[in-house]
Amino acid sequence: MSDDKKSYSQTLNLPQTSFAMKANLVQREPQMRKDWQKGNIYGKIRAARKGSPLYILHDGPPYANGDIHMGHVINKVLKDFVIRYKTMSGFDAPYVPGWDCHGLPIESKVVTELGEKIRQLSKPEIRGLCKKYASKYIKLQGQQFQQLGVFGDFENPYLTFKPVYETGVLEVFAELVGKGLVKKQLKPIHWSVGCETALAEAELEYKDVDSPSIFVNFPVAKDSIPRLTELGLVTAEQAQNAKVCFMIWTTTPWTLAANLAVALHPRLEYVTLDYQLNGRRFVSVVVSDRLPAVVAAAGLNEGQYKVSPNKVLGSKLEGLRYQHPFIEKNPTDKDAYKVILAEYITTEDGTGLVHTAPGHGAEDYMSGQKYGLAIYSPVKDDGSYDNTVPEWLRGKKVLEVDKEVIDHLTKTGWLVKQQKITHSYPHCWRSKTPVIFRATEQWFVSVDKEIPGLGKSLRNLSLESTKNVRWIPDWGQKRIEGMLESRPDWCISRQRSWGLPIPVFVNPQGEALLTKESVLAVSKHIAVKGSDSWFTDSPEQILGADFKLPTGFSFNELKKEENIFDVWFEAGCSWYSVATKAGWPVPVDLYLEGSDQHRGWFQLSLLPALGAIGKAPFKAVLTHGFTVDEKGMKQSKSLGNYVNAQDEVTKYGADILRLWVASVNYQDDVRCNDELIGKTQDAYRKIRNTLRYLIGNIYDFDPAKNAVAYDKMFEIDKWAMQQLQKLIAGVTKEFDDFAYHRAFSLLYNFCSIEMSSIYMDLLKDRLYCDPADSPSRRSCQTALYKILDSLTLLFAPILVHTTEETWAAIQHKSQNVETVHLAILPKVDPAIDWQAGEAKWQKLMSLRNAVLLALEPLRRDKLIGSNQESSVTIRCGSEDAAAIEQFGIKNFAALCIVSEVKLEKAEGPTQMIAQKSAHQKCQRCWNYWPSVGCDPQHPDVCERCAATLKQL
RNA sequence: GGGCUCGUAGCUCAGUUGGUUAGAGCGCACGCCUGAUAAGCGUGAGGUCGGAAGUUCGACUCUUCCCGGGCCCA
Repeated sequence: MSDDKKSYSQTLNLPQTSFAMKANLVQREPQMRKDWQKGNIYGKIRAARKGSPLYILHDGPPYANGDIHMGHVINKVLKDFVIRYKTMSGFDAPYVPGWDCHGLPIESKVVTELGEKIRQLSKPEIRGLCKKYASKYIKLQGQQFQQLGVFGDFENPYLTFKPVYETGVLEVFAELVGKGLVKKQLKPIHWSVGCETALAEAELEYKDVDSPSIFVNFPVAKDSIPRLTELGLVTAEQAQNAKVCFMIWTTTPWTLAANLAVALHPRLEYVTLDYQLNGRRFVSVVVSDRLPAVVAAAGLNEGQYKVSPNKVLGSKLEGLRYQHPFIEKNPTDKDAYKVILAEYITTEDGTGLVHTAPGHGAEDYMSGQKYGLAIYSPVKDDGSYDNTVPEWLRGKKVLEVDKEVIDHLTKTGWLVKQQKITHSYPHCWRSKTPVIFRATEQWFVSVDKEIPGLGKSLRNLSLESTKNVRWIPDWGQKRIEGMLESRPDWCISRQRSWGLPIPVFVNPQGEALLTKESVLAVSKHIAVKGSDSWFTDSPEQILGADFKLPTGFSFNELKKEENIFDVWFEAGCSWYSVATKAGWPVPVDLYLEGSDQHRGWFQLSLLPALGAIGKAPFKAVLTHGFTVDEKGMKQSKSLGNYVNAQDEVTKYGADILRLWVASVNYQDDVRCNDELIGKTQDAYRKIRNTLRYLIGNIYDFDPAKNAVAYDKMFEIDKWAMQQLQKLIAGVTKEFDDFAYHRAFSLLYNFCSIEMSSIYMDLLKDRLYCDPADSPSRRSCQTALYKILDSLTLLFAPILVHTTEETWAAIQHKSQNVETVHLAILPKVDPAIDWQAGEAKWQKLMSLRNAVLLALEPLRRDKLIGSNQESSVTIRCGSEDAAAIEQFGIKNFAALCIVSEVKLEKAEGPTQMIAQKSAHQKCQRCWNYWPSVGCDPQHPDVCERCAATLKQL
């Protein structure tokens, strides 16, 4: 008998497919990518979309250094979503990946690896090694990006060291030069005395050293004392009988020679301290909070000093003047020696009055800029004073004069106290000597200079332009505007080897040759010979013998400067070097990077573009957050919460990572660890099994021959079609909004709820048991086919490998294309009004839920196992009854997968009365139907099955 | 320290202009099925919406402060 039962399964239309349940992504994906490469699928996509409207996502170049990390994964996968969605929406959306190849990290790495050998190498030789290093990582990262399933022109990426790119940068630069936006100015930088070279932050090593720590009185200028009296800090008696001073504190006595100002905090309170020192009476201004420390430093005991009763905000003292303790007039700044205000002053140490030398400190420099002070730096390359300082300091090494300065101050009586302090001080990584901060000449792009003919500065233009850009999320606008409002002039010069040279020539008088024409002439030369030629060729060769030199310049006296561009300037010209040169319209449609790029690439692309063409380079800017660990904390290798991207790809496969990227809201920081990524596999399996069911159940369905018209479909099949339209509409909208996690939710919920839990479950009876070619089976197969087709296409931008596999498994494809990635996304069928029936369906589905709930007690009591074993009586009012009757009571039973539903009209709340069916079980379809046994030829099956069996 | 920003169940996400007992899927627990089977179905337990004040008849939604993250500066 059990054999008989089993034998019926041979009479069913069970699913048939070779589409495996187990994905085996790690094995399968690489083969698929090889096939794509062999078939030149990316090239075919480009060819197929040629002539269609362009959509340009311009790639921001990652740095060509190291393996890719999870941040790259998010970035590149999101870009790929955009490109693929636009491509499948019919746009011509090329993707040209790029790399940022120049710059310090690579040069440092190469220099470190070389060690002492570097002394024997020329600049072009070092640059050659840097290029080799960068090229290695371009190749590696390119492979890793493609391993994520990213499509793009990886054969022809844009590289910032390619001559064609470099000439683009120079052409943009020429425009800025032509508009007078490029200027030379002093700026303090870290300077290695040992190596006589500029150092970047990354080249500094901090070591603890002992430094002198001195408190010094700066006498207040006579004219300024009345103001202090007026403020109640100094009495008339004190003004008469004591030396009124500003007391400063410093750990670098040698920089006092370059002092130009004393900085106070605008919102801290200042007092005066009246005391005797070496027989002289002083009244010194200090910050109130540091009074105890100052009193202690001066060695004063209780009763030996007096404090002013009044306290005064620093802001009240702005502009007061003092005398330098050992310089009468500053040689470069006649307006020096005054009180300025600065926010960075703290009460951690010192006196709350900060000695300010704009030529010798970063903060000092900024204050200097703000107050129009000179950038005075009387120190030569070898670390010795120049001739502008007092005679007793001239020619001396600044790092060796602390004692002399202190002695001098002691002698003149301005020194309050000398101590030793141990603190961390920067040293040169190569010579291991302490570095100094020293102003040198640098090239700048002016942000506030009016552009001729426009009456506006780059800052004005940039702030206007942000309003016409779409920022995603919208607060990106506020963020970048805040940065643009406060940014200083852009220092574009670096004293390194690995980069694009700033094409400046100088004559023996030190005058610079930098004109639009000269830059363009250099650009032409570099286009042919590459930027190495700057170091090897003569000015005449570079400019061309026919170049018309301005008066005062001659080829045989011309020297080349050896500054290179800030790498941000190079990357900031990519809209021109890449987009414009490719013939794409600028502004391009989209820039898409991490939110750190508001300060970086977005801002530094905006400025050159506005300067050169007066337009922003982008129409829209989308940013994503950073990857953090499962607790939301920053990832770092040392903390052990670092997720290795390559490990994840090789462990789970690219489609899992892509699905994970699609599932999270990238606008916030993205939590990420192996476990969280691993959980995505659950969703993947659900999706894959949904596709597998769909494929397996249309094995004998040819839409051209077997499709049923929508009007003729079963109601529940229409429901499925309506749900599909809703899905298409929703997913399309979310894709349009770059809201991939919402699209993912819609798709995933569609698979789990509408499909798996409702439709695919209830369909089994019809699909398996009805005659293969029956209208009922063809009706639902029509829906299944359409759903499979649409799901495959909608998932294609995300699950690039899996959908290709699905597409291959579909016998009769809806579109005649070689790969799913050449197909067009489905659109909502205007003939299907998916909104009209929503209320009706909501009612039916909630009744279904009530039925399912009512079955649970029976199941718990072991009266039934499957739903089919039950019969449900629905006692309800006319409204519910009408809904069910209109749908068809048998259809409703099928919707709940119960064998029988009966209606009893009654007032009051709807009741579900479930019981075990009184009928026999059909051995073929497992329904408990009254008709079981009605056919003598097939006594153990129902009427439908008996009829079906006879057709076989 | 400053600018921008985030904080809803174990996880990933929804929560329209402030309005009835805060939702979904997954996970988990329990049960069912064994003709999608290393699948499928059902039921259930999980949240003082980061915290505290305030505005309001009413706040996850508005205001202020605090706590904890992130990015960029200093």
